[in-house]
Amino acid sequence: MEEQSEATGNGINNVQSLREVPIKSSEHAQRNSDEARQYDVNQYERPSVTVDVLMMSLRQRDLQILLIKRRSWPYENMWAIPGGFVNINESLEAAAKRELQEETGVQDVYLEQLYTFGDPGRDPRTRVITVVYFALLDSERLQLRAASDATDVDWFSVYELPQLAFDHQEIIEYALNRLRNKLEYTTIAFNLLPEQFTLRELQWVYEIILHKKLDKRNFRKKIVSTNILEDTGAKKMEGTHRPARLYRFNPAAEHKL
Amino acid sequence: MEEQSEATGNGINNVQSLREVPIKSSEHAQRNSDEARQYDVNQYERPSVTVDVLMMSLRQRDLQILLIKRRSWPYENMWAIPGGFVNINESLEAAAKRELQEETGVQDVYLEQLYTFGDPGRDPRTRVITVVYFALLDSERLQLRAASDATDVDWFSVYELPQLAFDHQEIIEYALNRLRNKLEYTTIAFNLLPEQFTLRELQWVYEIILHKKLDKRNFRKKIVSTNILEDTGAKKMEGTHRPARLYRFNPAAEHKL
DNA sequence: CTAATAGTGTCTCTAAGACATTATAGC
DNA sequence: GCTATAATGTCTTAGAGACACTATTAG
Repeated sequence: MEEQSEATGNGINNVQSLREVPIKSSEHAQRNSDEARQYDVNQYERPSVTVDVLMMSLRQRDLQILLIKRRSWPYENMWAIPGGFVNINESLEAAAKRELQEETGVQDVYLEQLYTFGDPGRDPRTRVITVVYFALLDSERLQLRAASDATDVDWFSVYELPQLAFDHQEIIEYALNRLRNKLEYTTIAFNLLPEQFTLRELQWVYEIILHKKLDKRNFRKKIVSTNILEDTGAKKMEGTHRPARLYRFNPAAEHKL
Repeated sequence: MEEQSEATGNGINNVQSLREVPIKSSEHAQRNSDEARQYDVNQYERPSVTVDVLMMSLRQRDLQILLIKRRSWPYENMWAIPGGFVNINESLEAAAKRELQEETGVQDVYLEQLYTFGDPGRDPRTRVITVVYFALLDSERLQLRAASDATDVDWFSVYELPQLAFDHQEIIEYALNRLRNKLEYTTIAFNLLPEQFTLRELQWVYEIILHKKLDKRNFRKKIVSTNILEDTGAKKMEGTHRPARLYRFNPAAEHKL
């Protein structure tokens, strides 16, 4: 919808690499259209392409994202969305999965392409076009490797972000919008919960992301009416009160909210 | 160990470092992780980046798109979505507008980034990542330069497409989905109509894109209730029947459907 | 006066939202 | 029996969809 500018940034390449860009003769033939002729690839510099991955999870009853601290110019000491170059034989999604694996060690999580940010000048070093993905991680699996001792990688509440490098603030806002919209008409929320969960926990997901309180009875009525939940029969006992039923998401009932 | 290299080294930083890798010796020393070595930008080929623009318009009471005929390998003689390389100092949106201008001569039309397609192998010549935009053109303005004598540029119904090059079939399906969805909750449809139009014409836009008949009374009731239309006072007389009121879109009333 | 399309209102059904009480556990 | 949270139903209102007749023009 709206055009945003680019983002990611992480660093990128240097001038040197630009000069070194190899030219494949096969590309010679490349033309995507008549116009392509005008832009013979051999005489053009190529932008760098990176994939950034916004990893989101519910932690401490808050919507948090993983950021890394930059250690050098530009935006030294500011926080940034993790990302890296796309390998020449790697799909964009594969690059995103690689990032995810490197940062969190998790696999098989929800991953969606968000938007491509490519304004010239978003990175002062060189032209970088970034394809941004976002991932939804359930906090339970994440716990496993929660304790990173790295001081330059950390989780932040989307509601209390530090100063961000490049146009990463804008990217996060864009992602939050996407997430909020999809929450309303898809079953995306379940990706933030472990396999079994209570209705209260599900409601928290919605409340935290939409950033507003929801009515308990209306919420449950709506969710139950869709038949996307399966009662596991188990209950979650915690605290000094009535235990809550544990449910499981039933993807078979691919019902749209 | 592993933990450390993943969380710290690889992850982020090194990703970052990748981007920065080259040149600053200080950084070099700082991050010398395995990954950094692997992704030293200097030894990596860069993908080509193109912007393709799917130009859509209502013509002959049909939803049509502009395609160009390829004249050489690969996909010789097949039809493709127009596109071209992104100039090194040009934003993605600017590149899309340039394409649009080159192909149709129109400016100031609705333009939206659709998705980025980048699977290796989608183009047999080299790695090409394409950022796809779609544009909505109102047929009236388009008439002006409707008569292109180029035999390799033509409009096609999205419902009767020729054989398409690359993954362009998939791209068109993706765009059609996006358009259909947005039709329901935005005022995007007005971009396909000239400044003044009748309610029947507006209904055609919906019917053609959604590919189904709508109820006349319900449709009008809904549109009118949003207050996004302004009666121009003028009427459109054509044929031997009661003339229809001409309306104009009132963007001030940014009402969501 | 005929042909062709514009324009209009009611009823039903479903979904969203407001709202308060009882149930069950630990201690 | 006290505290804390789980679980549950009704009413009102708004919007979606089904549905048929009158109005206005050219010829």
